[in-house]
Amino acid sequence: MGRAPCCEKMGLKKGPWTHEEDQILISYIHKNGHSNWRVLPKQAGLLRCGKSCRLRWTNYLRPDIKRGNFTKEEEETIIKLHGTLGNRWSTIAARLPGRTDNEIKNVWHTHLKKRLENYQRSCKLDSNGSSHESKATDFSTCLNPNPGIESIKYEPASPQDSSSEFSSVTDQIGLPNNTVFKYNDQIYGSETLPHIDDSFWSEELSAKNSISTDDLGFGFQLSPAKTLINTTTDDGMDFWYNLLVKASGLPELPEF
DNA sequence: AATTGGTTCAACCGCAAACTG
DNA sequence: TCAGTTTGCGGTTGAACCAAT
Repeated sequence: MGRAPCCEKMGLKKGPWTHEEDQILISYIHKNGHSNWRVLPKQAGLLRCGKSCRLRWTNYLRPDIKRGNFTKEEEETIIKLHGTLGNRWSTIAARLPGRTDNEIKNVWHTHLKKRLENYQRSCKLDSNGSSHESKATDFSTCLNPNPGIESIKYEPASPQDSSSEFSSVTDQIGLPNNTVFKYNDQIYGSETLPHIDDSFWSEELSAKNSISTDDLGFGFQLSPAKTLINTTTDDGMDFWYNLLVKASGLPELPEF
């Protein structure tokens, strides 16, 4: 079976939504919900395809959408998450209540990306006056107050890779097989990790209050340090990032 | 006032994953 | 298990807007 004909070929409308169309869609969804986007426009009396209705609702009309400019905190969160997750906009959006993936994608491409590029450029000039390539080859290196750790990269685990789903936090921290970071000029992956022993958990965590379950944000139990971390989930990756920031001095984000 | 070039962001497109019978 | 259908996602586009000339 081939691709369904596009909206125009079916005589459906495209382009910007009118206020009347918005009202029809809102009132229909309030009464009936949106269990099936394909039949929704027909039942609601809209000359739009289901896909267009879904997009309009999720990106603009949903009652829980936050309007207005992004706060500094939101921008920092985006930068931080983008550093670990890459272009996984919907995942990033899930951490920013009221913001949509589309909105975050736009703000990244129109504001944040350029700021980072400018910052990186200025770092290169600062760190090496020569015209040759400097040591600061990526943003995280540029920012890093601790030159030990240069970067952390996360690539989603393959669906088949179920063996790495959980890692034990006992005397060593596990990472997904395809996560790497550089520490003191050495590349670490899931096999070779900086050793973080129990003293970190008991002293660093509780005494210095440098990290807490609140910081981690999703209710992992850290004491005793026997909790399992699901490193294939986004929450798990959040855990990793927060943990490594606290434990090893990953880069803080710059002031803009 | 008209033109031009850059920016923003809502909306679309196409692909892939998830779902269903 | 599989084919068809629906949904979700990320990349891209283009109209609207704005500032500079």
